Amino acid sequence: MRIVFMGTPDFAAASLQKLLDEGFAVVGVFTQPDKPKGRGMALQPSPVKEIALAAGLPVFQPEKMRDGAAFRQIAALQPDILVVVAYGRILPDDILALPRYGAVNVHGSLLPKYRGAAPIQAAVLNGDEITGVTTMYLAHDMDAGDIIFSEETPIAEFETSGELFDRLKDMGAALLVKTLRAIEDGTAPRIPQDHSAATYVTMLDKSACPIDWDRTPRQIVKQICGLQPWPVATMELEGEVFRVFAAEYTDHKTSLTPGKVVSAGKDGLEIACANGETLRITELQAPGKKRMKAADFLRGHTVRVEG
RNA sequence: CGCGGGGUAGAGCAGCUGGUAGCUCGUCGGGCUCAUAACCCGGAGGUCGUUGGUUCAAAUCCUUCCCCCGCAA
Repeated sequence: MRIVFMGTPDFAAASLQKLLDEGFAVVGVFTQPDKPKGRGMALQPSPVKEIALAAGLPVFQPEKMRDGAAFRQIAALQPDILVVVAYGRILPDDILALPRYGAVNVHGSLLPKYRGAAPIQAAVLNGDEITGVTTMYLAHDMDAGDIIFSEETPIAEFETSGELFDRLKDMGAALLVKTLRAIEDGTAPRIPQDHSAATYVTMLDKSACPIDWDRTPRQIVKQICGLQPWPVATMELEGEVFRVFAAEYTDHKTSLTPGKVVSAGKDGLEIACANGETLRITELQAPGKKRMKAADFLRGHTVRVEG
């Protein structure tokens, strides 16, 4: 089975690597054009491109998918199937219809829940206890195709999006292998989604970062975990914006207004939340500094306690 | 050369309008106490990221390079 792989970030790279490890015939790789990133704004190849190059595979990075050139490139590779994982481009219907088996996709949620760009973060941010990965056929509408397989996994109370990402990318890669084998065998199911149950999530941005202390400790913990490794929850302290990386629950009650500092010490920074409950910040990052334990930060700074 | 912040005792910071370094925590020793992560006294510990320069004198001013962090994605 000749496979053309399309993907861009780490999540996709894991699947590509897995296909190569399992001996699948990947005949071409499409990924987004290199973009300037990091300090110095140097051009950076995508994780998928790095793996493709290391494996000696032909790499294609078209700017547009609808001008006919991409179609011809794909057609020339004579794929039996397209494997698309977080490519970051919408594929036109003629490309989807090109290969004999069509196009399959790995998605980081239990579809039809969380269609869209940031399903893994959405599961954490919403405080879900279960999420998973789904493989499906690509259809015209985004993430709306027929489901092939899905697999569930629980989300730990303090698990970050980054940690969940790492687990799901491996689960997704394994499920992809299972999916491709089933398609080859002709045993792959094709289960239409319940479109009425679909929910959509958009890409994250920094507007989600500031912590609203008028929410419950658990909601805030989920925000802190869900926004890692990017864009990271923030709080204001002494007039500066701090990034918040970790927090723990307390059994304390306070009469202070949400957002006030209840205590500051070697256990961390205790902040008042909704309903008189408190949350203890245990790891943060000051502007220009690196991430550190709240207790370390407090050694060199005096934070005014209101309680 | 995309923009900006930072590299000072084990940790976190101050000092940076030049005169061989200070604070908090930790650590070691002693004391107080029924006791303590509390308190008191005392000690150890730093070539102030690196190179060259200015100066009578530099952590403090200029210069080279290295590393860290944020913006931008």
